Amino acid sequence: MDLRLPDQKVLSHDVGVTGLDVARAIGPGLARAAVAVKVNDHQMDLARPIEDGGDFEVITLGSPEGLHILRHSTAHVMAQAVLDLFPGSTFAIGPPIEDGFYYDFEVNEPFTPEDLERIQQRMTEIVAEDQPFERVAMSPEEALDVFSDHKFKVEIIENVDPGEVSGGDVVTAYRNNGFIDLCRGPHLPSTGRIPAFKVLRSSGAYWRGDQDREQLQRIYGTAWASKSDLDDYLHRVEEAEKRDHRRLGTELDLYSFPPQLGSGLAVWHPKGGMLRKIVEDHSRQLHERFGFDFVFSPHIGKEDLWEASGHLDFYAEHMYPIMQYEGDPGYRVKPMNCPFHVLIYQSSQRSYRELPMRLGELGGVYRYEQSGVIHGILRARGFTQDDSHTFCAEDQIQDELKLHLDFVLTWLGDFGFDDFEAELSTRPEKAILDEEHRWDVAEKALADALEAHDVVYRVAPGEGAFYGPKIDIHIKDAIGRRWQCSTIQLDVNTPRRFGLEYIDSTNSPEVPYMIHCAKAGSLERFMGILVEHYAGAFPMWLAPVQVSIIPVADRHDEYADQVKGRLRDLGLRVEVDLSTETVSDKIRRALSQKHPAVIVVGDDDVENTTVGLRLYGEDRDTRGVPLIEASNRLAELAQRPS
RNA sequence: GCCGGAGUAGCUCAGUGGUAGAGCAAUUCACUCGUAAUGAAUAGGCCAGGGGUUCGACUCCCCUCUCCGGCUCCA
Repeated sequence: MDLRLPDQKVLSHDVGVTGLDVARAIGPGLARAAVAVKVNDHQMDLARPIEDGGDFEVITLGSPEGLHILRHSTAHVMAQAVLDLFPGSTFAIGPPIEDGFYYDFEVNEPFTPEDLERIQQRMTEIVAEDQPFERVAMSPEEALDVFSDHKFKVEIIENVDPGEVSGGDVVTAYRNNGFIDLCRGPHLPSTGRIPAFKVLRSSGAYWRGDQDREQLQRIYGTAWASKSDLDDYLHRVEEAEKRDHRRLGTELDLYSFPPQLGSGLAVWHPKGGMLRKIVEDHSRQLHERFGFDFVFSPHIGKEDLWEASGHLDFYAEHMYPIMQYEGDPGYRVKPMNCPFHVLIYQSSQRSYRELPMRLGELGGVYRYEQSGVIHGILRARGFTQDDSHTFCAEDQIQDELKLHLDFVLTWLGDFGFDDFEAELSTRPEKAILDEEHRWDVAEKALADALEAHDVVYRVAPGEGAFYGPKIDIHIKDAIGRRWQCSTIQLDVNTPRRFGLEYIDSTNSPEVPYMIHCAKAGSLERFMGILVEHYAGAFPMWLAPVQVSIIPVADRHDEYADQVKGRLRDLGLRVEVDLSTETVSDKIRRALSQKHPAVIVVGDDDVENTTVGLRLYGEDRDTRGVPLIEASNRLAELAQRPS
């Protein structure tokens, strides 16, 4: 039997394909199975038969699909190790995920760090034993018998959809040595084909993701096609952790979280404050350009307002408690700005001629987030939304949504975010049913806007807000966690709820549509991700300090001050390092603060009115640059993107 | 909120029951220096907070707070 690769090159036993591999690959009902073929002496690949013929498709172990198989197999080995080491424990599910896999277990005691080392050790032994993975097909009844001691497996089998299983109502499992686990496969031919893996960490996780059900112990691990790939991955993670916005916030002196303030509450230091001012200025400038009006609203509002808005019904536990004097209606700190903007709309009778009415505000809001979810400034209890609410007529929705999406894309582009994920979330089950027509209009309009801007998006069915469908944009942080930032929500409910109306061209009242839009989302979250995105080395227009000037000796201080004056006149943010350290040391400090430009001035420069100029990322300076040329060049580099 | 881990100087971290340590940062002095750490000295601590065990607790136990990693949640 030969194995033929897609390029028709014939592989046979004499290049390392074993009889077992071939049998496993072509056995009846094994179309999904992978087999290993040795393509050359150095590379072990996977192949699987193309169903209707004798040809084989090669899956490189390092390819996405190969890694998926590898990690799935490693997850089985992990479960095997845990069941070996912790008798009486049982296991739930263990899928591959991005960069690794996890497996959930129910055990008597949560895993300790020492337990994880033992598990790693036991897995290493199982890999060394090179146990073959054997595919087993059985009926659901047989499966219930085989897995009778494992309640989560029983639950899975009982809920299995026969149509999902190849070959009809058959449950498949994979067995190696005495260990057997439900699995659709495919798997590696044997445990010995796992080149490199590592047990990473454990944590709690709810069975089926439901916090009312059992809390299991999840162990995360990773597996790679080679030891060096594993090392590279671990190195990447280590490097990414250095970009953590909490760490850089301290190192660059941007913000802090004083314990005296309370969890989830930050203070912004002068450098962070400058960054924030720049971001806010840019926000205001773009709002103005896109035709938004600025409004302002207070941080608190009467209890009644939050009852009218529906927030107290649905989200009271996320709102700070009532503040109340005796005989007083009581006030709440705002968790969002919408009701205030609605009140502005309501402040007078509106005509269709006033629409669309776009109201924007950088509104500080406070939400009592659960203690376990707070994460630096990415998930805080006090934050600022670059919020806006647009009121418009039905026939204006299309144009308005396109404008809002254009705004969002411009905003993201200006900050260098081109790697984001867009989602269109459609009506949830709890959607108000008598608004059927408005939901239809709204969902189509959002999709049309995305398509008009050629934005690739994913539909998230049922993920919309209770008041309307939405577009969300997620951006990844340094270690790949996704955070929701921009959002455009088409509200089909609130205007009716508040009795909003306008007089249309036929002199009859009509209910407007309302578009909620946040371009950054939370400014704090956005800036946190911005810090991670640039690893603190901001482009010049964003850098709190754009230029640091280093006099070689203190006799150059006066000239340094002249240079500073000239740069400041051009609008640049400049610092002179007057410390008595060596030039090298001052350079090091400027670079570790990631200042975009460093200017060194010494005797030659004083004499010739020049500077030494070094931009962040360059190894050396350019000496003797005429001051005028250097300052003009820096001013140009500091230009805003749009 | 749940599961686990952690909290020692501004920062990064040593310190396993017997007088609280280092490096960096800070301050002072000397050095006046041309591209990633000049030298010396000084100062800096309710060892997160509270309770307990003990002759004695940073260390062991309990509670609370905060942070970290996940889970759940995010109008």
